[in-house]
Order: sequence, then C-alpha cells, then structure tokens
Amino acid sequence: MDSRLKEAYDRLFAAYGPRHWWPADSPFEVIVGAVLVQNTSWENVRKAIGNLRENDLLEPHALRDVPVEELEELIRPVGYYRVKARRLRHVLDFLVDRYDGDLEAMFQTNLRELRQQLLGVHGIGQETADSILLYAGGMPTFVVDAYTYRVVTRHGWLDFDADYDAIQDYFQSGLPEDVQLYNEYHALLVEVGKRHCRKKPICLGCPLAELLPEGGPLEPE
DNA sequence: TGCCAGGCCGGGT
DNA sequence: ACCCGGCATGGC
Repeated sequence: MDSRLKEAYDRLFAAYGPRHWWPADSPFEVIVGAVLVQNTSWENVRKAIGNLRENDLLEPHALRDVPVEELEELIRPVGYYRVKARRLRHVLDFLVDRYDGDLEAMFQTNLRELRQQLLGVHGIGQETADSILLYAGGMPTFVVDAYTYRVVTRHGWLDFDADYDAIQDYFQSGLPEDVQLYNEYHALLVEVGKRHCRKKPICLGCPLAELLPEGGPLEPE
C-alpha cells in the first residue's frame, strides 16, 4: 500500500466525495459511452446516448441492426462521428457474435482474457477496454487516462515517458485490488483533472497542491 | 477567435 | 520502436 497514493486519494475524496461513476443506467450503456467519449467531453456523449434511448436502441442486437449511416446521424454530437459509428459497430459485432449480446455471460470470462479480447476489437484501446471492464463489468482493473498521466507526471511520481502500462502498474501495485477503490479513484482523478490538471496546470486550490514537489508542478523535458 | 475535451488508428521514419 | 496527423462537434 503506497502511502502517497492513499494520501492523494484521501485528499481527493475529502474534497469531492463519492463521484457515483459511471453515469449510465446499464452495463451496455457504459460500453456505448466508453466508445463515444473517446477524446470528447461527456456533455456531447449525453446527447448521443439520449438519441439512442429515444429510439429504443440501448440494447446490443437492436443497435447492431442500425445501418452505419443512421448510426452516424444518431451519434453526430459526439464528434468524430464517422469513425466512432464504425468503432461502435465493431464493438456490437463482437458482443453479438461472440456472446450473443449477453453481457452477464461476457463478464464471466476471466479478466486477463476478456481484456485481450476487447483489445482485439478495432476501436477499443487500453483505456476503453479498462473502462468497460471496471465500470460495466465490475472487474478490478485500473483505468488510466490523460488526467491520470498529468497528475502522476507533474507530481514526479513517474517520469514523463511513463506509458499506459507503467501508470496502471503503479496504481495496481500500490493499492489493494479493490473494484470500488479503483472505480472511485479514477473518477476522482477525472474530477481533479477537469478542475486543475488540464493542458495547463491550475494548482491554486487543488486538493493535491500540498503533495507537489518544491517549486510546483514538473514539466516535460 | 482559438483551444480543449474521460483516444485510437494508420502511415511514415 | 517512436512520432505524428486525422478524425469533428460543442462549450467557454
């Protein structure tokens, strides 16, 4: 148990409280949202999900049967709507063809193997795979995103050349393997990221400001 | 106006 | 094994 990670968590939780992630009504909705939110703000995704809900399409078979051109129009607000319509289709093909759309069955698969299967789907990278596993499946894998990278590198916990695996290992080896903790920690990192860890750091008033090295946040190079 | 958002893929060194 | 551009809407 890394005391620095626990300290950071306690400060974030004290500042922001439970985040109640992921904002979705079902595991399938989490999966759809995980693809649509790639490099996009959640506000945009909410509209797209709303479009799908209005049309009763928040179900694997129904959504897979929508022609990709129609899918594009339904998800247009998310941006990158042409590529994302196709990525979503690939994910739906995977869910239906491999598990007959039965997510309960899919999440019976062991974590390492299911993660590999998801990474094999065109349009699912590491963050999207881990988001699906953790937030839709309740499986213990730590989600790393751009905010996570900025927090750990600017605080000097890891070097700026740290890749996804290194950052994930840092959290997973420094914390107990606990789904609820991974869930909450990532949500809290996103919250602090939105407020204080954008492309330019805004450390004034940040709950983690006390943990910064002398002289403030580090920079690449 | 310009910059940024809860990435990922493909092509070029 | 890196590095980089493309993808695109919406909010501030």
